[in-house]
Amino acid sequence: MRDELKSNLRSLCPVSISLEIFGDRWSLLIVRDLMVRGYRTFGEFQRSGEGIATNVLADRLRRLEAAGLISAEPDEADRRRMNYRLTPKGIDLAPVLLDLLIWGARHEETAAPAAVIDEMERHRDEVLADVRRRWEARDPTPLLPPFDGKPARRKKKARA
Amino acid sequence: MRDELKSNLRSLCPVSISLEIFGDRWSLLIVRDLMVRGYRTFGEFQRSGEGIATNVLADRLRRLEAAGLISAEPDEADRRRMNYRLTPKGIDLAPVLLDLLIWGARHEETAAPAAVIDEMERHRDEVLADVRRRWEARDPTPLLPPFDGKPARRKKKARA
DNA sequence: GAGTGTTACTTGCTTTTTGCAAGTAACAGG
DNA sequence: CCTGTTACTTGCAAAAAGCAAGTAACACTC
Repeated sequence: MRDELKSNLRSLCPVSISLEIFGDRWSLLIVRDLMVRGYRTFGEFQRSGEGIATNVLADRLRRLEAAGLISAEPDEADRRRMNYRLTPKGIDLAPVLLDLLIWGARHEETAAPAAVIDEMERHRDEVLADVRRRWEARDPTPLLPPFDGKPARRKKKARA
Repeated sequence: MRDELKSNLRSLCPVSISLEIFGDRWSLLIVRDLMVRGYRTFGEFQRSGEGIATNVLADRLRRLEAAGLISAEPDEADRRRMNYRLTPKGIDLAPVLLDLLIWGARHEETAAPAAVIDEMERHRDEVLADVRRRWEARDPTPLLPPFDGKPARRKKKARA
């Protein structure tokens, strides 16, 4: 972490510091896309279902790179395209993501089938090892089908 | 989760839904205080080191309660005081918190001694079982010493 | 039981962050 | 060259966060 950030630290508690880096609604979704969906480009993140604004996406990519969680390099074949990738520090977030996935699936109504979650919970270590293997191999095949099924269209407020 | 929130969901991905509930800089710090420090009151959260503003704290407590992660009831002995407590849904966040702790301690400069973290990582299941046992027993003894040591005093920007 | 201190908030205001719509520079493909 | 893509930026409005002060309800002391 750079000095600029360091000087603004709230405390030295690891949880607090972690949250200062990716404690927002979007950062971990980008990490999720990189980790389990095999996404790598700006456009893919943008179209990944939750509807992040392009300026916020650009900002998050900058921050994640500054914090050393992702790396960015221009595509060899197509020079317009940037390829983002998790760093070792970034892939180490796999346990956090997995726990988040399990918690959400257990306690909220989601599109994740209970059977799949049970399976992942039972074989936690294998799942994590698999995630890491895929990352090392640069395997872009999605690990999980996107649990999307975006609901109709959210509105600010239901009209009277 | 209540209908109001439900209607604003970005997607049905469990990770996304989890982040909508506690994906911000403060919510999980409150959970941490409840889970490992044995804090229960507004004042304790407020003084817990990171300097949350009172209006934001009040808001987060409301949201966490609305989401079913914590419960609130007035203290028997002192009727001014509210006692907050994790619900079963809230204590189920223990794995997330633990992974966050481990990640932060591994990858950032924190006040957590490496030896303690190694120990926790090695005995992950025991630590989680212990957390749950303490929660069930309503044991308010801190599980960990606050990894605080708040750095001097953060400034907006270093002056010229 | 009057006075003082606590506790858990709220209120009002400023600053920062987010969200949204549009625009643009660099490149690719035909 | 012309058109479409990709990865952004810009400008502005709305929402959220931060800050300082205030307050209602209770507790504690004398």
